[in-house]
Amino acid sequence: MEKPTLPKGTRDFGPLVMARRQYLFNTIGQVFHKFGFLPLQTPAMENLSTLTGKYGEEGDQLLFKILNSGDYLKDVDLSKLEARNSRLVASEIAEKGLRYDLTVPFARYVVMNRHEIALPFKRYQIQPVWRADRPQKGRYREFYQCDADVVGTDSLICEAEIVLMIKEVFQKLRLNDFTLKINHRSVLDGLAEIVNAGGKEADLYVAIDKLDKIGEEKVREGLIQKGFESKSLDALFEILNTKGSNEQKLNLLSNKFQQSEVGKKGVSDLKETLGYLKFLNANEQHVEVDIPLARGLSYYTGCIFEVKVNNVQMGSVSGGGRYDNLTQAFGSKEKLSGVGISFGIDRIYDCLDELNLFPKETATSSKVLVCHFDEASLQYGLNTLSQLRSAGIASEIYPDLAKFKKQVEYADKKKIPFVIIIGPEEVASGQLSLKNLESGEQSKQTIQQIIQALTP
RNA sequence: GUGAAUGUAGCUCAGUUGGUUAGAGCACCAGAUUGUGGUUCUGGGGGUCGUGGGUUCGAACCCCAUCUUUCACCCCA
Repeated sequence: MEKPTLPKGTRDFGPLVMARRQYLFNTIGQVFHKFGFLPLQTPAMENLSTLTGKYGEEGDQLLFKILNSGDYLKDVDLSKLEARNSRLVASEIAEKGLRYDLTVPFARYVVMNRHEIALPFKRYQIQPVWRADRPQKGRYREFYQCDADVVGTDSLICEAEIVLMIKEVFQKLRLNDFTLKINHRSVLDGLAEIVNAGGKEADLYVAIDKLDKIGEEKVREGLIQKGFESKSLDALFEILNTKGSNEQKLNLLSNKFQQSEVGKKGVSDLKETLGYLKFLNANEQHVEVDIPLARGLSYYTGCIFEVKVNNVQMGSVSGGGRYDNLTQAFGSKEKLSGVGISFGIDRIYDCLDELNLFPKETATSSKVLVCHFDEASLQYGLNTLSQLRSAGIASEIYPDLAKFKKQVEYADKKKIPFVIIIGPEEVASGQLSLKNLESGEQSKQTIQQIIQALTP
């Protein structure tokens, strides 16, 4: 008999972990709801045609594909099989795949249900996604995303509200040391004009995104290798290395972008977004304009966000941005702009765990265990149990006739704070023994008194 | 996809230059204690040393392959 194992990069979530994960899901879901977002769920699997081509070449390779049912090799072109090129064969034997993120299925949903959706449409979605990546710290093959997106409006109020939601979620989780980085694709495009990127924008963005991680020297090296001129890079790094307040950075950018229409647009969008924060009675605490911030997903076109928890060795815990043409990829004639945010709950979990920030209460189970000594008191206990539950008290009974010691040990292990002890004495008098396992206190009370004592 | 490390009891780990029957702590079970848990004491169960092959008189230890987990790169939450 082989020992069972889990597929690489997947995990079970036991009761303790689940209690904590629920706490995260609930916290995030409540914030989304408060900002007017309503829940949506979509299938774990999508047609492969829905998924491919949306995440760039790299993303396509990370898609989990699902083998067709039945004799899936039967009709495959023999020449393709003989070529032994799995890519050629893949499209013929797999027409479904596991979702890679929640944004693309959302866009698909919007296009399919356009007739009954009131714009702007705000939805949130908390579901697992799958990536055929190689697992490492903070990276799993199955993980949950908590997304909130709004489509059908260009208003930058949405961007400002995303900033507010991020701030509120982390505040509620008592994760106070974080940085919400914000940038704009048009700012990056402006930079590309300055260095004459001409077609190599993607290389440029990927390279400068790593600035704070590997330093200016390495980034320069990388860019020169990609064919950028060393001279043009000086102007670039002068901008990228700007320190100071958000206002100072944005002013410098407007200065540098006097010749760049697209650059100006990026700066004004960022200014407007930050301006809305004031009207919403919020401030720029934790918010940092981060000029090198690029983010990988190729579909972003406007503001982009990323959240980093400070003093923890962990990639970004949240990210998002505005996309202009996602629904166009599904044949929508109308141009629907959208903006969204995604919280990576598995990473947030790891951060909270590392920083010891989970509230203690997330561990509790039943409030009380009914213990007994013989057949008669067990039977009596069942009636007691039913009364406790009618009163809304989470309770359980030890289901076997067992030594009292064993029953209390069970309560102890499950961190059940109270036991009710029922023996012949209690059955006769109706005065049950209630014991507080934490303090050791014990007293005789009627069931009504106990219910009153245990009702919060 | 590229590169590296790791794997011994349920968990954390010892295990000498290759040499008798592979150990400890914690956890688990039982008893001390037949109506009182957490503490203590006593005893007990539990290992194909990741898997498969090879070298050797002899392998947990050396070699090869494979899988797992972890870390870095690429990319990403």
